This record gives sequence, structure tokens and C-alpha cells, in this order.
Amino acid sequence: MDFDNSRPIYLQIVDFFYENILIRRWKEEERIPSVREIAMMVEVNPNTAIRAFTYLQEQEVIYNKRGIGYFVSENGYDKVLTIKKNEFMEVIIPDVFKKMGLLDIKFEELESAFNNYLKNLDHEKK
Amino acid sequence: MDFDNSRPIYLQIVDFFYENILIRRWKEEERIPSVREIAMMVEVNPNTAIRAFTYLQEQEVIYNKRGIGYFVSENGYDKVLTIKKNEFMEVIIPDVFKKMGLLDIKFEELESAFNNYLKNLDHEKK
DNA sequence: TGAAGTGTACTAGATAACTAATACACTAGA
DNA sequence: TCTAGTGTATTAGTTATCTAGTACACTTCA
Repeated sequence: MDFDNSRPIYLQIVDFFYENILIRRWKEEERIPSVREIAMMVEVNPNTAIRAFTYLQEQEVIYNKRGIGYFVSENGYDKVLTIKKNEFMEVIIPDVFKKMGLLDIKFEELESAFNNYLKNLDHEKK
Repeated sequence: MDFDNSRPIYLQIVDFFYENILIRRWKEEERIPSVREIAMMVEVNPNTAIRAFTYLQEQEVIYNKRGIGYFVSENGYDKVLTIKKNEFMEVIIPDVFKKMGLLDIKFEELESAFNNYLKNLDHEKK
């Protein structure tokens, strides 16, 4: 896994977890990969991986069965959706708009970038 | 200054510098506040503040006159504009679109959020 | 029962980021 | 010339993050 050097690794693993839940790769009440598996998968120390697990357990997005593993919570999907959607609307988007103002980028440019993005998605699917 | 806990402070000071140059508060060939003033202003240690100065000097956005202070480079504005616009189009925007996909947010929602944002800007100006 | 796979705890150490305090050479202006 | 304000360098110490290695209790399943 390639990490952004300016953010803690464990938080980037948390994002990886969020994403897997949002795309339904990890479904509710299903077991997710173990601490050691995740550590191998993203190539970090198990102690770093466990931070992500602990963080998400505190948010009640996943829970633990001793000796068995971690599971996505009953309402895990909704929880993540709420958390991330809120963050998106309240934090990310205002910041994007502010940057657009500073950089003198018109909304039309955003729109055409979006259309381009959709096109490229189509290409990749083929 | 309120900092995002998950990013190094000196990089957030760098953003503060970028912003001041982009809004033309700090103009080309003009002197910017001293290391100690910035440190006071954003409430950090001078040694932390100087990291931001050094970082921007390496990018040739600002330069130094010994015993006098730091100045915005001759083409400082264009440099910042290029750096930030590139980052915006290549990094930030693709990430935003990806998140929109994950969170099932339609482009129309973005558009209405943008209109709202503009409205609020107007209100604040009054 | 025992082996393999769980999470968990612990100690130790490295590095980056940040704070604190001090000292010093340089420049401008009274 | 002196003083105040520049940037700069140095030493020391704290904290968060991350790595490394080891050990142990619990659960499942053959």
C-alpha cells in the first residue's frame, strides 16, 4: 500500500477500512481480515495495524470476538456512511470551494473535470 | 491558529503562507512578517515556524535578505498558483470525485452546495 | 487434547515533529 | 556607534508514530 507521507499510517488504514465497508466488500456481521493479515496486506507492523482496529472499534464500526477476529457492526455501513458523508459536506467540500476561489477556478471547470472523470471510469471498466 | 491534528503544523503554516500570497495580501518583492512574528501570530515555537520559511524558500516562493527578513519572490504569485492549481486538479479533485462515488453523492448535490456556499459568502460580506 | 489461528500486552528502540532556551552575526536607523 | 530587529545555530527534551520481537490467553477444529 502506498501511503501519503504527511498523514499517520494508521489513519490511512482506517480509510482503507471505511472504503471496504462502503463498497460492500466487507459486509455487516461478516468477519474482516485479522490484524496480522492486514499488517501483511498493507506492509506495516502488526502494532500499527492494531491502531486502526482499535480506532474503528471505538467508533463502533467494527467489534471483536475474542479468539476469533473482528466483525463489521450490525449497522456498520450506515455508521460509516453517516461519518464520511458528514465529513464530506462539512469539511472537504467547503475547503474545495475555498480553494477554487483562491485559484480562480470556475464551477464549469469542475463540471468538465467531473465528466472527464466519468469517461475514464468507463474506459477502465472495459 | 487552529490546527488539524493529523498533519504537521509547519505544513499548515505553509498553506497559510500560500493563501496570503494568493489573496495578494503578501505581494511580490514585499517583506513578509518575521519568523518571530509568525511564531507569535500562529502560536507556535519559532523553530517550528522557521520550518515553513525554509520549506517555501526551497520552493523559491520566498527568499531571504540577511538581517532584514523574508520577501515574496519576483514570480512568487505565479509559482504558488501553478503549484496549488496542479495539486488541486491532479490530487484533490480526483479524490473528491472518488469519495462522491463511494458516498453516492450526485453532481447536482455538489452544485447546490456550491450555490449555497456563494450565498453565504455574500451574507458575510454585508 | 493439542495445534493453529485469533486478539492482546509488553518492552525496547528509531524517527519526525514540536517545544524551550540561549547565543550570535548581520542590517537599519537613531 | 549603539540598539533593536532580522535570520540562524545549537543543545536539550517531549510526544506521537512506527517498528521489532516476544509472550500469552482465548477459540475453533481435527
